[in-house]
Amino acid sequence: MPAADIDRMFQALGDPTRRAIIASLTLGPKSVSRLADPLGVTLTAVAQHLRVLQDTGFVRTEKLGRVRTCSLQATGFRAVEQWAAEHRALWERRMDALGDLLAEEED
Amino acid sequence: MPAADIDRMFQALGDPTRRAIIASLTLGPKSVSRLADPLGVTLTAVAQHLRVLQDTGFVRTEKLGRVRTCSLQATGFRAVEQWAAEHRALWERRMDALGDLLAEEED
DNA sequence: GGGTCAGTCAAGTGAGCACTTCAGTATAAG
DNA sequence: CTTATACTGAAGTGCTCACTTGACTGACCC
Repeated sequence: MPAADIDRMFQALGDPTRRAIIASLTLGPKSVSRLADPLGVTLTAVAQHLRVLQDTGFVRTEKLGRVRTCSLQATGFRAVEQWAAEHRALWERRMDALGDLLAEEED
Repeated sequence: MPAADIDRMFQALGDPTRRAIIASLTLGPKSVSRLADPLGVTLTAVAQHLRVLQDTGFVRTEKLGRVRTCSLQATGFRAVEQWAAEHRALWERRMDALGDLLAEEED
């Protein structure tokens, strides 16, 4: 996973409206209009956010007739989870190493 | 964990320079100057980033004499990991439900 | 066909933010 | 005491980005 991609993922999650879209989609797939309705923003704005969320692997969309249906995608969440887990692991390893060091000093 | 806090966390991680600071700190604690050196930005810029990373629970800093030493903190990473895991779980539950639904239709 | 509905495209605007410079403070070194 | 170091604070700048408006396309309904 290239660093630039992870950048874009976190940047995508940094926006409140986009996080609201994700939250809304956890309740089930929705059309663009039904996403925009409770958000208090334009249809266009939601469409722009959806593009970002789609490019970063959080959302999948499919157009049938004139309505585009949006749903969540696991890819993005897995990547974020993995990134955080890796960094937490690094941190814990460092903490362990520090513990060992202190233990040695006590000898 | 309030939604506004998570917003700020993801926003914090969205910036390439801040992610570089985190990456640098995984190798061990560093002073502000030693962080700024390879990043190609001003000491002031790094200090500003550190403030953000500290407020969002990714970094811990301590000033001794005239040098401020920075190190990683697990809090932020745990929060991110948890958020992603929760959303992935929600997604998987929905997929399971969908599977059940399809299975029922086959009857 | 006409009319609405769901979404798209292009262009513009405003606010936030990353970053800088410069001046200042406090600690360490000679 | 003088000088260098490590940072801090205030203020300014430029650019990105969220959001809007308005014109448009294509699908469904009567």
